[in-house]
Amino acid sequence: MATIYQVSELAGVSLSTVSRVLNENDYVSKKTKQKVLDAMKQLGYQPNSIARSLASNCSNSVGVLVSELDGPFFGEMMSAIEAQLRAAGKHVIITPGHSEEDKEKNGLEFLISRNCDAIIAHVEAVTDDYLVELNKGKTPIFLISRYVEQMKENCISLDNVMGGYLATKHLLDLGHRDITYIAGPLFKPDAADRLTGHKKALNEYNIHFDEQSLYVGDFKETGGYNGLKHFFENKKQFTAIVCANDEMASGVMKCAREHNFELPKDLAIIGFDNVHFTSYLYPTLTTIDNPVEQMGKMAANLVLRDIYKQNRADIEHIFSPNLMMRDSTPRSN
Amino acid sequence: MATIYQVSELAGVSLSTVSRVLNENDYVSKKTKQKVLDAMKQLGYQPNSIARSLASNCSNSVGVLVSELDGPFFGEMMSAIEAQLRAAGKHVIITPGHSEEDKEKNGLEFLISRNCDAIIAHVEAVTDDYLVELNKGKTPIFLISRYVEQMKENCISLDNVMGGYLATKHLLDLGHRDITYIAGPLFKPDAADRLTGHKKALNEYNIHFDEQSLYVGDFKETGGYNGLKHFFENKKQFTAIVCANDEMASGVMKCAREHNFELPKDLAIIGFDNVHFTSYLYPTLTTIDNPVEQMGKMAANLVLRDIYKQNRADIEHIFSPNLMMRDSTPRSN
DNA sequence: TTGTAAGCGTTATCAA
DNA sequence: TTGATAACGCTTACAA
Repeated sequence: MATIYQVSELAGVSLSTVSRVLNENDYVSKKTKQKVLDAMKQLGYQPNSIARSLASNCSNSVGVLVSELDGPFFGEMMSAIEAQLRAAGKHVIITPGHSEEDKEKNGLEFLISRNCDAIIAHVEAVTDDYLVELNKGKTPIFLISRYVEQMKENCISLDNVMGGYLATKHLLDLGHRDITYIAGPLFKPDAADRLTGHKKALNEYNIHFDEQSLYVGDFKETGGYNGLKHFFENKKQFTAIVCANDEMASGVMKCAREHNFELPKDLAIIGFDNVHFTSYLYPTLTTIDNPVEQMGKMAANLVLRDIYKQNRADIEHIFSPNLMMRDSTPRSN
Repeated sequence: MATIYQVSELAGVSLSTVSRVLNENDYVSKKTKQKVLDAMKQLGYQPNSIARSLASNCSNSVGVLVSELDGPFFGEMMSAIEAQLRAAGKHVIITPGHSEEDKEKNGLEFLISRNCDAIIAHVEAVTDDYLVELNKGKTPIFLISRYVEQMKENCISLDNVMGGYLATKHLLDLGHRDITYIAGPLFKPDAADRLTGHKKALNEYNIHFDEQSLYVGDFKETGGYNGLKHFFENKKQFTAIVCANDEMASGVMKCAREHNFELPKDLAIIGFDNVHFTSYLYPTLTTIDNPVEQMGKMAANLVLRDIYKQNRADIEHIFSPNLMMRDSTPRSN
């Protein structure tokens, strides 16, 4: 690999001059610049970003921590963040946190030690205090899909309470009164908030929230599958079910079908997130649209503005979910 | 951020000694080691991996290039690679190639300039020659789900021809004779090979391959949706359809349903890849199992063996696909 | 077992 | 507009 030094020799200029053309510094004559460019081309020179990063203390890369590398939700999130950042010439270093405190801390530390200029994190297990503290360090932390009061300027979040509310209200408006709920792991803020919204809607309709109607799942298909099975085993009577995310809703569909339910007729099902595949399920899934892509883009813009000093109009910190009405939620009969 | 220098001062030892304990070099007395460890703790020292990487020319990180950051197939691939590598204390830098030549090259160059010790790439648009050439450079390239003869020792691939063959043969065995095919973009080796397998199966049954029965999709849901629509518009008669991946199969399902098909009765559908969601579709999708997770793990092991000199038993270079029989492919009537 | 000092490939500060 | 030269934080011969 050619270095800046060899380029400078071939071009007959000094190291600094080569560095200048590399950094598009204007104080280089056209002639010299061309000489350097030619030398670079001839040697197939590729700047070593590690060295640049060490010397400049700026890596042009932002760390991204997501819970999982697979799964439709995080896929859309990563993809949106990456696209926006790449368009601005920044790179992304992605690492998974697996929703476990140790692993999240680990991932965050990795990104910091990698000299990321900033971090966009979707963390679920780590405490607010830890984040506030970490954010005081050399690497600014931005949170996506999480709200922490003391660093709210660095947060892009979704009104999950509202989302949970909308989902349940939709079912109530359709005439359903016996509604079960499959939550995500309640230590996760998203999951807890959505459940709060659910209760709020019930409350508005003067319906008592019954612990028997709650099952805590894992945000995966199996969580939904097992949840519905659980309700069946407990001989719960209900006409509608709210799932705290779409994967669980699709697990519910599978289980319902295995119990010879005809869908959507025999059970109204609503999901949450509106991930891509929901419109390909049968019946198409009614769900709450979670604008992850917009949020990812916004988080990237926030970093671009605050860290890279680019002009970005109108940062929006809190997003609102919307009801996506499809076929899985029939009126109660 | 504390540096190794400050640690050395506080511990009253030299830089090299600190470096030694950092690298778990044995030539350090227990006592000194403890002093250093204490100092590190007190200062909250975090090694700067950029600097380490520059000095040692080893980053303990491997670059991963996948076509997309979202989508179930790549999710599973990334996740498997990352998990295996992380278990060995290595980190992963992921970047997308978007199946475009420029972007793939770009991503590859980024990973190289980032001092990755090796690269695991799922590339589709770049030529074999380019890869062979690139692999001669400082960063070894390993290919996943692609076979290049001149660097076959660095390839982990799937027998896609066999996969395509199995899919179509399954339908033929069920009595279907009018079979359409929705391919992926044919410049992608995977897509081309699967189609070859399809033709081979037809040939074995003395069925003429008809260009009218082929639609080239995009490996996304819309590709399947549009493909089926295309066949309908051309008044094609057929009882079964092969899709070159699962996303397209789910698009086909959606389109069929919109045309009032009753599934699986009115149309046999088979997919390819066996991504996670296929067993949550309705009807559950018969498909060809693509062992991406195993392949990802194997690619990681290959890197661990060749680059990090770890003992890894039995590297398997070529994987075989398997038929996953489910409910979407009824017998022809 | 420990320390000294020369890199690693850049950027950045001066001075020219 | 250009060039020396000292960082950046660490590893790694080589010496002690």
